[in-house]
Amino acid sequence: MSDVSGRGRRSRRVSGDDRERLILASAEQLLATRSLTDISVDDLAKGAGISRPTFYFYFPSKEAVVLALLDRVAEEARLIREQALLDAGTDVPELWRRGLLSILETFRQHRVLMLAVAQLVPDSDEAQKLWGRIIEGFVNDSVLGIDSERERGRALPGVPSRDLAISLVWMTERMFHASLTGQEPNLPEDQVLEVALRIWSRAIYGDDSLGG
Amino acid sequence: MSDVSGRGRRSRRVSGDDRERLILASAEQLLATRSLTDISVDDLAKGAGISRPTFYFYFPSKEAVVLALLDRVAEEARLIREQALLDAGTDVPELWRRGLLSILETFRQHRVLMLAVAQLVPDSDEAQKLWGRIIEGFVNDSVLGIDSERERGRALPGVPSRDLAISLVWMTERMFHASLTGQEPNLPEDQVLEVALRIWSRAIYGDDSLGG
DNA sequence: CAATCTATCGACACTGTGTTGACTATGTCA
DNA sequence: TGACATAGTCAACACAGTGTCGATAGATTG
Repeated sequence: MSDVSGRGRRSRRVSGDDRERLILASAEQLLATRSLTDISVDDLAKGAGISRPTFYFYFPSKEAVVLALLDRVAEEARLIREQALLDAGTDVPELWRRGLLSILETFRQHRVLMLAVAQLVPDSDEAQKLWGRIIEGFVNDSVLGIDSERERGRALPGVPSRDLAISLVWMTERMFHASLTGQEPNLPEDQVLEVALRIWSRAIYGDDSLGG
Repeated sequence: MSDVSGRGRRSRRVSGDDRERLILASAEQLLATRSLTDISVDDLAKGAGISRPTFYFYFPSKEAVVLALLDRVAEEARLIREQALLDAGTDVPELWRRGLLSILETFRQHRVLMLAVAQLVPDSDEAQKLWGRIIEGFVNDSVLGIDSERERGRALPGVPSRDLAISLVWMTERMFHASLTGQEPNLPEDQVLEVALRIWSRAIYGDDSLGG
């Protein structure tokens, strides 16, 4: 994943890195209280105990702050996901379930950040690219899973695995997003994983072998 | 669908309705050249040959203009969709195909509007609601189709039909959106319909009966 | 022909962004 | 030690955009 820590500041010693962390923490706190649009650079600066111009010494915009936050979460999520897949061992249905669950958990734990990112994506090329890279990561994992199941003769052939994976991952992103933000129509938070998994199952295997 | 023509203005006779149409037309034209964020109320006003304060006589914000545009397109799309389903007759696979195709065509024909709406949705409750109502319309149609195929014993039972429909419709929205805006990862525009249809088929029937 | 209503806009108040230039610490090395 | 660079800071400025108020012109109607 890209190194965002250098986004928009000159290299520096220590006390400035602390400031940077303070800004990020302040941003997280503020996002818990209101939407990104309603947070001004001044709010961010005040929250970190500095003036607005000083903020610009550390980040080029509030957007960059959110992207730095997202970068951090994406890396953390990658590790959690890796662990989840290791824990599942060789039980294939469990692999799929844990894969999806780890995505859902990341969404859940960083609900407000996800909301802010969703606000950014349509307006910012950089946000769009970063989000795309994260989605791409899920797609690649899924492609590996599909291909391996096809080789074993368990999964249906027909749709190119990457096309299938792209579709299913976007579906999952939207379903989770709608559930967690309350965007109608949506599925209740406690059912969304089961339904998603069922559709993954049918799309890949043609049946409900991933649980039902 | 809701009557948006009264959004934010006092009732009035004729010449003002023309102005309103001029503003809408101006908005459509401007959206073809740059994103909603880069269009100011002043641009909109100038485009319709009026001053900025006069704009506010007709619409409370540029957001309201986009929503009025969307409302119009949604109604038009509903009719096209209805016709498409009539044309399909009783050929069930053709019904599904034409249903999805009419959505794709609407996206295609109003690409720039869809882009503007996507920008609005995360920031505006009203936009979120209207978009939700449009999606809901597709979901309801799909539920009818799924239930009727289940009654005939052709479609797989198991997942509640509304849950299935919500998931598939959101998937389709995201796939089309990614394709038409170039958001990566995506499927090429000329393949996205076939792949979507294949997944609908597997999710509803467990096989590729909708084409392969 | 006065009263009323639609339509219009100049001018204002406000909020937020991003930049400039000056100032202060702090550490470096000649 | 003292000149020098450099990190860090912010008051003040210049903008761009939003939304509102009050005055006014033209049409309509009783």
